Amino acid sequence: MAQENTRDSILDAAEELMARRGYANTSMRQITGKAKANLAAVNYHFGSKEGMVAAMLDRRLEPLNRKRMELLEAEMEKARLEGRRPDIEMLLRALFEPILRFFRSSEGGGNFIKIFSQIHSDSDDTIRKHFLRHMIPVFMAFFTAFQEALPTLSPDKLAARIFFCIGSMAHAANILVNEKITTISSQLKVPMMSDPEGLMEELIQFNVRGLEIS
Amino acid sequence: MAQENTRDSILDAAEELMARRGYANTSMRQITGKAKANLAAVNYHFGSKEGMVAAMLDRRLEPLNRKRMELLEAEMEKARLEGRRPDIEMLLRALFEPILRFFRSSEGGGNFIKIFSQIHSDSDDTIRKHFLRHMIPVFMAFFTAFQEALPTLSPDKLAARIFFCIGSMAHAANILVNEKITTISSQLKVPMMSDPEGLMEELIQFNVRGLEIS
DNA sequence: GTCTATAAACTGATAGAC
DNA sequence: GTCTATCAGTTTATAGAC
Repeated sequence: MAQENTRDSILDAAEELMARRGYANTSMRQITGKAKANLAAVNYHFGSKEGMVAAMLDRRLEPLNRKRMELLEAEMEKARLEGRRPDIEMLLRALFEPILRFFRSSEGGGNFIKIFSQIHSDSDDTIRKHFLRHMIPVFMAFFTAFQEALPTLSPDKLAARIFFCIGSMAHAANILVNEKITTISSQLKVPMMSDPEGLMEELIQFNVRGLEIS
Repeated sequence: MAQENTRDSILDAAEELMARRGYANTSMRQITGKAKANLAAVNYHFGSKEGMVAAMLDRRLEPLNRKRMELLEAEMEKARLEGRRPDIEMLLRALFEPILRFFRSSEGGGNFIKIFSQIHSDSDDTIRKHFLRHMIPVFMAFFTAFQEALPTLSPDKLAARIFFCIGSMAHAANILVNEKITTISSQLKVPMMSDPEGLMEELIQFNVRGLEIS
């Protein structure tokens, strides 16, 4: 986070504040205050608060989804060459494992994960609109791949199961990051898996079992 | 919704507006305007906006969680009498099926489901605080029951899997209700299961497969 | 219990100097 | 590209009449 330009400082501050308070509850004054930037800088760099949020999401979602599509296409190509169906576990890894990168990265990755885990079912049109623009083509590509992996499963049941997978992932990510940021889940007197890699493995195997069987 | 007192009109209006816009984005003026009540009525009846939200959640979560606990205790008692472990599928039914009641009820149940599906990972402390007060004892009771059903599974893995179940449920509920309220998920060119009962059955079987196996 | 009026503070956005 | 000052509108909450 050290030695940044104003633009990136603003996006980092927005990410951190919105991770905790949400979009509507975070004001431009709070953001520019934390970023040590001038209030007018947001409008200068991004045009509006909404433009700032769009830039904040683009910065994270573009590389995330590019990696997902790379891994998806690699498995589809491998399956084609080997004359087999795409493997469900490999498809789930392509969809979920690129998220781990944000847990490892020091600079603000955890803040984005918090936003990411909520945005899948956010009530705010402003923020969900930009998220869906990134996600719809990715979802469609994965849906097609899962159809090839499970050709006898009806499309509506398959779609439902993929939504179950996404929901389980989003909730797991939220729990994992809440553990770091707030003390909420510490109210639960239950042992938590706190290493992202172990939780990811458990998540993938859980969803492999849930998905298969027509 | 017809012939209500001011108090209930306000809660209904709050539920409908917050389902779409979230807590921070819904003002007391919008709520009292829709409820055809005076602005000051919120403070008179509930003390504050936060008090109103607490009342809104209590009204739905108390009967929901009471039904869940009833079903849970029925299965635990039945298992005890029959000298067997509690059945995973029955535990999931106890946790999830009472939610269906809100889809069937005409008056505003769908609005609550939208709020309910997001509150599990809401960024707003105000609303999540009141939700957790209802949920923590319920979660603990179900965690204990699942431990009896899966005694060889380590507690941290079990907790993770239960969170996966909850996440899949919350996301499925959100998708189902979004389908009704907005046109967002219609952007996905994918067939959707639109009957709550069929989706619930698919959800339960998905999570039974995911949970079992130590 | 319901109303009006208003307090006190906050919001996103912009004009214009430097 | 950064700054101050300000606009115009919003917010929750309350005092006090009826």
